[in-house]
Amino acid sequence: MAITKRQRQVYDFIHSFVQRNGYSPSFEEIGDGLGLSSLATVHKHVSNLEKKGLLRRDYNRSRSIDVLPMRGLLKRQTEKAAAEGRLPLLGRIAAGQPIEAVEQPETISLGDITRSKDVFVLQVKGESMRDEHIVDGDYVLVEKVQNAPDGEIVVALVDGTDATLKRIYRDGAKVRLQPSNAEMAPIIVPAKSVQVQGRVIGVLRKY
Amino acid sequence: MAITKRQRQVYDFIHSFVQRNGYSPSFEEIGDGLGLSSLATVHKHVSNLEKKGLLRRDYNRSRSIDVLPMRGLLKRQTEKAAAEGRLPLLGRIAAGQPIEAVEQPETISLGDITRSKDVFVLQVKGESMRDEHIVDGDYVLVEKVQNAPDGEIVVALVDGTDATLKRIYRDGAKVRLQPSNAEMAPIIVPAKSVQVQGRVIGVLRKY
DNA sequence: AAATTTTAGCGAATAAACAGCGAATGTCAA
DNA sequence: TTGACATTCGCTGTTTATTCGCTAAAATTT
Repeated sequence: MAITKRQRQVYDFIHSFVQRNGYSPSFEEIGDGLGLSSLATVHKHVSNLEKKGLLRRDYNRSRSIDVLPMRGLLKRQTEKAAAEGRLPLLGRIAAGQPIEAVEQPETISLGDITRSKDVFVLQVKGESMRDEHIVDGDYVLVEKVQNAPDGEIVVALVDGTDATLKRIYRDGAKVRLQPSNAEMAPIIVPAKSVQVQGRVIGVLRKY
Repeated sequence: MAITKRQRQVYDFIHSFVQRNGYSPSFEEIGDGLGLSSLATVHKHVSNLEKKGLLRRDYNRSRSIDVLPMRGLLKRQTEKAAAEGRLPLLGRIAAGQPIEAVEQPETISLGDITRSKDVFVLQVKGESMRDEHIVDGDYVLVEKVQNAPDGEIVVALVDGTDATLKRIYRDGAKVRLQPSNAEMAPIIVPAKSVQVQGRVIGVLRKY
């Protein structure tokens, strides 16, 4: 009763679709998401997953898929951790120890970064923070604040229109927005035309 | 007992109407809110939602809809967000829009990266992946796998003792572990003394 | 190694459920 | 008794699911 690679992909897609949208995908949407052109294929996958007890749905009813949790199919570590977005932190790499050896794993989650702060996420476009190792496609976690100390990486709105990610430095009535990219020039504008939207407190990258 | 797209919209509309006004909408108001000109349509939607246990109302009574919480079903992303470490994804930076403006934010969480995979986290020590923008102190999310395709970033155990983070390339009986740092030399060892612990699927950084 | 089963995939035809309309009819409370 | 609402009927599209027949690859069994 194991699950195949492809079946897992289907399961994952449906799961994340429901997360995002709050309703289940149509077979066509599943097909699109997985690069399948035939609904028959999707149908078969869904049926198989149903047979394995990972999904439930009503016959002939659109968007009626319920995603059931993977009982037993997952390894222990992720089971309870994944339920709340926590991941086991197994130690430092290059520490010269086999990974398994770590005793009592700590865990880590986004909550550790956000705490009780008011946080939102933006996806980064462009290379203006390259030297900070924040690159195109990364997600930055931003704490909503109106002011930030000199030198912080902030999301700044210039003239109410352009949101940019820069280090901020104040200099009298002027503000310097400094890209962390040696090839790019700083933006220097009057303090009153800059509005700080938040400060960067974390970075998340998916491969 | 899943819900369709349109039903979700109806449910959401009623929910937010009650939030705003403190009393439930008439069928006509629901219709207006959703661009429906026929009350019959509204009636059908409300009946269906009632059947699914998401609403309750008294027969033939005006404005008598009660919105029931979605037990077991999906809450709206934004509500659910806070509860479990999901963060609102407000868009791409440098997109030229004030941040507040976004209507229906998507959300993001570690779960989006991990899905149903078996994942652990390691903290990175050293600068061997600097050119990949993975630096000292970063946390890497690692999917536990035994093999990874050429060119992937993996956690590799050499001779059962040293865990390192490198790109992997196979070359016959040899394996080349390539640091992403121009100043560092690759490690070339016999394939049998290398054990892949996992592949990197994400990066997390705290400031 | 060969045979078999399971998985994965395609396109097309068919059928069911979903979503919608307008109009006539009924009910409730003030 | 009069507004304001709710109910129900018949009818029309659109969306979505089901199924059939067919390949091909991968995994399992003999």
